[in-house]
Amino acid sequence: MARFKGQAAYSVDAKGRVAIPAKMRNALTPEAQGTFTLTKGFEKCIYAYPQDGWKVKEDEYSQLNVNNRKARHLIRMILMWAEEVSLDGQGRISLPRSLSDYAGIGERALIIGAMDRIEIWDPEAFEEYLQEQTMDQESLAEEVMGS
Amino acid sequence: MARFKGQAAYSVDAKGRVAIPAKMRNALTPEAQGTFTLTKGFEKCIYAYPQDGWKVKEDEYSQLNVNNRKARHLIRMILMWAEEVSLDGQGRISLPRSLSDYAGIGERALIIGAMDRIEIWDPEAFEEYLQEQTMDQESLAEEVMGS
DNA sequence: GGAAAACTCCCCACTTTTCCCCACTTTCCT
DNA sequence: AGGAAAGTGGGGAAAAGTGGGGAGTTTTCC
Repeated sequence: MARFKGQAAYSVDAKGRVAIPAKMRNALTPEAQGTFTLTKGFEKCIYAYPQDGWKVKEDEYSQLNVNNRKARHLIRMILMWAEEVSLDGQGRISLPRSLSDYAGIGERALIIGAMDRIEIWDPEAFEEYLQEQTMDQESLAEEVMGS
Repeated sequence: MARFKGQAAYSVDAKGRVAIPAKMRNALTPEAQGTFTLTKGFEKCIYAYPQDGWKVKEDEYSQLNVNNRKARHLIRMILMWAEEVSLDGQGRISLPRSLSDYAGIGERALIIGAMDRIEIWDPEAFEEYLQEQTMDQESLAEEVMGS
């Protein structure tokens, strides 16, 4: 499965299209077939999962019990924002209005590789996000990963 | 089996027809033969199962114990509202009055992909539903899916 | 029992959106 | 410096969405 890293800012054209950095495109496995599933991020951004990675997520959700109220709600919340998009001949995807509105994306978008997914941020929203994070990288690593 | 995702609002015409989003139509397996079984949702909406998916549901219900009063009642409640509909040449289905009344659907309908089924909501009813749900997505995911 | 009303199921026609392709500019690499 | 790859912008064909007519069937009501 693809592992994404790096970051770059790209322009969003009048038709709502953004280029996916060539480095990340090249990291895609053939199984992804140049296709991503976009969803609302937990933060104010868009998550883009390559098709093969999304498949795994989806399989997890499909095992939830439909007779459980909370499970039904979770599935709705996740899937209603999910949208499948493919790279066009120029290596771009087009962002659905609903998602770019949610993420506050305007003329430019910041694209960040984050392991099994790509994140698409409004550059300013990302700045704000950084400000809010008070803990330094070292203590964070210790808290999250320290045994 | 088909996996549905995404959401879109469509108009309901004077004849009670709604378009099914092309993305969802394309997700249908040939086995579904462009046919859905509609039934009352657990929430104030209509559930639409593709024919092949409905078959599986039916099998589940048929395995319930007929000697159990509550099981008999559940089966009645589900089946009495079930109605089979097919896509017309323009990719639409027509909503039976009884179901659209139940869901409170008027001029417009919100169509949501939810895994093995499609849900059809009145846009305002869906808004109300969202208001009622207090838990945020992150804690919900943690509770339902475990760490 | 029969006429009127309602509902289905095909059509066809029009509008809007999407997507595919081509062309130009900029950046990167040797 | 020159060529190739990456990024940006826009035009046009095709598909999707919307609305309505009209034949045939069923339901309703007197």
